[in-house]
Amino acid sequence: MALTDDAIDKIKEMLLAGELRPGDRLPPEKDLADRLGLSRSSLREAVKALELIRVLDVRRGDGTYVTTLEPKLLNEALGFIVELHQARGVVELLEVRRMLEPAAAAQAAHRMGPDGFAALRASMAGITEETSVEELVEHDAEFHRIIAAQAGNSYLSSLLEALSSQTLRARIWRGLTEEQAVARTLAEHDAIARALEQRDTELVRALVTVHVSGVEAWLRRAMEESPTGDVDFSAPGQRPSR
Amino acid sequence: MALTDDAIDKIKEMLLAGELRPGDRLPPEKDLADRLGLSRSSLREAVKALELIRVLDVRRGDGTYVTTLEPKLLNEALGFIVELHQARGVVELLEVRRMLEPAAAAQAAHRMGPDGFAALRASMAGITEETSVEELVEHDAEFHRIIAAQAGNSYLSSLLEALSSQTLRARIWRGLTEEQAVARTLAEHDAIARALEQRDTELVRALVTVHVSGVEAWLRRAMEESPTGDVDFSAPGQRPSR
DNA sequence: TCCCCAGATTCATCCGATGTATTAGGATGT
DNA sequence: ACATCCTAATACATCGGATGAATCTGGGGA
Repeated sequence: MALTDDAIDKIKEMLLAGELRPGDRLPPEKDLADRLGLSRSSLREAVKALELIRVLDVRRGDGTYVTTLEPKLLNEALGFIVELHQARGVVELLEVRRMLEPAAAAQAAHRMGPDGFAALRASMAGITEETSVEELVEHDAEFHRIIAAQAGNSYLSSLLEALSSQTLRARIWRGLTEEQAVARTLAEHDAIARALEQRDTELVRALVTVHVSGVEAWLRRAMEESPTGDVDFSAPGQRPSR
Repeated sequence: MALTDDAIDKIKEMLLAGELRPGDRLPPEKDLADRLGLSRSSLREAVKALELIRVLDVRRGDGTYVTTLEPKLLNEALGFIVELHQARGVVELLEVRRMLEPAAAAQAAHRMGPDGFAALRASMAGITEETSVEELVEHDAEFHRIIAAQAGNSYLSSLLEALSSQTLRARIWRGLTEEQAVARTLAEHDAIARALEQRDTELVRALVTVHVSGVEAWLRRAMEESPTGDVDFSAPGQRPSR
């Protein structure tokens, strides 16, 4: 294949060369197609592909623009991809997360300000062992999101966000509630928050490592129980009985 | 926008639901377009987008297939995206790398076998201070690739590979040679290899941290020198005179 | 000055035709 | 029986034009 892919490359090169900058508007489909020497149909395929990975932003009736290319956008693109892979390599992905999350938290321990502490505490308010699974999942995501954000590295946040998608979180929490491990997990969150407030970097790193490893261990166990060696991800609403 | 994006979602859902499995062949464009209720043109845009992120593999004259969805493929998709971001957030991306690389190396210290040691030594053979920049770049990439591979986590390897693209490596080495820091860098490689052979996990972790941090520090300095606060990535063949 | 509307611009979607690569299977020759 | 070549069917690649819908722009009216 050539034409459409050439177009993708050319647009990419225009971006790398600075010929197109974030926020810039591309020429109309017709003009750009002529300039790149292909038909509108083919060009549209190229644009669509670049739109999926959040490089271009197409606004109907207006025009096509280069996105800001902010790290946050990488997240969406990445999330989409990772989600498709998660049904296969969950454990490996979690292994990566176990490397990043403690490092991110440790960094947050340095950089975190009063607003960060407040946000963290706020996310924990009202969450108890009786909270519904949906809310637990949301809280958990928010808790880790806040810490990652406080590490002050947007790419890091995006990566961590992508690495543990909502669907995976949901599955895990569902499993945890069945094992009555919610209390322990919430206690761990509390301990992490305290350590952050005391800026005890090493303790933060250790606590987060334990926390994430705990999830990883649970998942490994859950997968071994499943005869196919593969946890069922297609029906997040149910789990094989234990 | 709706139709084409709906198509992307539907295909994605078919994948997540297991309706489509890796290696499967999709119905012909015509049929699938009918089934999803849109025109061939629109469907093709969706397929093209999914092809860019290596989810689908289109073979002209044959058909469209679901890829293996192996981690390695995530790499290509990721590399493409990261490359576009690198002109902006180099430092942040390197920060992430500094978190992952030591952890990966430490894990490799456990899992590495004789073949790994051999490969590592082979990659270092014949590399001296006199080696050309191109070869140095290639050696450097290979050195880190081997270690990452020995960590036994494909997603991790892919991520690390994507995080420091060839163009970035090239720029850094070019800078290093001008600063006569090649010898030190090669010595660090040697030390890392030794520590791995002795399975001294903590030493490995420390050495790699120092190694990667050195690069990061150099890059920070180089960027401060540049008045725009941005290193020139558009012309990898030259650097602003120091 | 403010509001509303028509026209221009731009993307969205579809259709049908033509070109080209690949594959499968039959015809052929040994 | 087997290997080889050729052809037809299949499937993607690309094009150009037509129609529709969303958005923006600028002029006209209150």
